[in-house]
Amino acid sequence: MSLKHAILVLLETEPSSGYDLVKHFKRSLGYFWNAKHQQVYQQLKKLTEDQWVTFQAHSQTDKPDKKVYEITALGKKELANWISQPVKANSINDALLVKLYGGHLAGKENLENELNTHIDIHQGTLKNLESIEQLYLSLDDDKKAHYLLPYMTLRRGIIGEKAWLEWAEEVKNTLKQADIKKAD
Amino acid sequence: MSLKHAILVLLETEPSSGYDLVKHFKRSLGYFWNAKHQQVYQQLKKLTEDQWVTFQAHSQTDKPDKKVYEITALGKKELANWISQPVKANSINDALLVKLYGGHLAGKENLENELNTHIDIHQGTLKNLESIEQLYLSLDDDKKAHYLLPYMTLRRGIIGEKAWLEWAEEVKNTLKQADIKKAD
DNA sequence: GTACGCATGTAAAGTGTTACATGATTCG
DNA sequence: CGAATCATGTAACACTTTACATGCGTAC
Repeated sequence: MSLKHAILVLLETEPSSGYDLVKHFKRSLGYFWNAKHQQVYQQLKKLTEDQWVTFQAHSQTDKPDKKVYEITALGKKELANWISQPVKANSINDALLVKLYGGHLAGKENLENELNTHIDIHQGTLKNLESIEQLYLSLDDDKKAHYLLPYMTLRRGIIGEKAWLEWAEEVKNTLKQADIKKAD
Repeated sequence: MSLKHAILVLLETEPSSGYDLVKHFKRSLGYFWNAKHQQVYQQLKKLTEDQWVTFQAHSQTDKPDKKVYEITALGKKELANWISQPVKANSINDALLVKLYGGHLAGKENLENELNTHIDIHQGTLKNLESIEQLYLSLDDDKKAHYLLPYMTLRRGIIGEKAWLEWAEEVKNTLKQADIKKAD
């Protein structure tokens, strides 16, 4: 329902190429909205058809040519409209939890290994987010005010990751003491 | 990648109709894997084609007839295989955060209203999860051991919702003091 | 010389949502 | 009399992932 709108939000701040957008998704926005490069290019095509964005081709000599997209008046209208509507509560689809739920089929060791792998990933993400937070906190007050809302989304990431890791520790300790028989 | 496998996990425990599965998704599993009834029926059709499940029609007089699905040997093999593979880390797509990120377009009041709506929803979910936890904790030790892994997934929900609410309070307080101008 | 960054895309398959469709029974 | 529960599905559309595809420049 809204990679299109996520792209519009980014383009509203500054015109960008598809590649720039992908980078942006990988960094800031990507912590709460994932998109592969293919999908970004697909949606840019559709956004162009909708006339919510336009682009200008920039030819470059030392690098590949690129298309720089910017939001149109129609796009701004659509974005304002989307922003004024309530968004639906987020729905979660977490395969790791399905696996844990059916963990008696996996066996204790398999579960523990898998959990450890995910703990590493989440710890890495948390460190990364915390280093971005340090950058934010070192800004002067003007800039801090300017980036306040994106910072709030960063806080969501940090609080969320900490909670995830807290939960994972609980599961690890529980598994240690538990007797999980591998069924069938 | 895996509504099919979530269904197999449920069918591995007991044969069920599509309707039963939907109920199951709405209750326990649904807190970390969402599925509408249409999708469950679609996937049951595909699972049948794959020969991972079979069904028997049960005609009932006072209620509509139903099809009771059960997992096949082939399905069990597939499930065991899926469970032994590592799952990918979960990717988040959260429209509320996109909106907050672009919140200067929405205006402070709009953001606050939206946040309050979501706080209500998350508080409701948390209460619900905590009441299920109370049920679990009142079981005798045998049953507790039996439902240990599903309980761990419930804990994920509880810890996750608490963290969400903690974050939301932080955002509320921050917004209260902040000066968000509605741009354009 | 190989890996990484820059830069763009198409095609097909898989997954999920929305709209449409039916119809009986039970509880308040 | 209306709403909820039981019970199943089709069709169209929207969104996401995976695989395939190209090619130059720069740094190690």
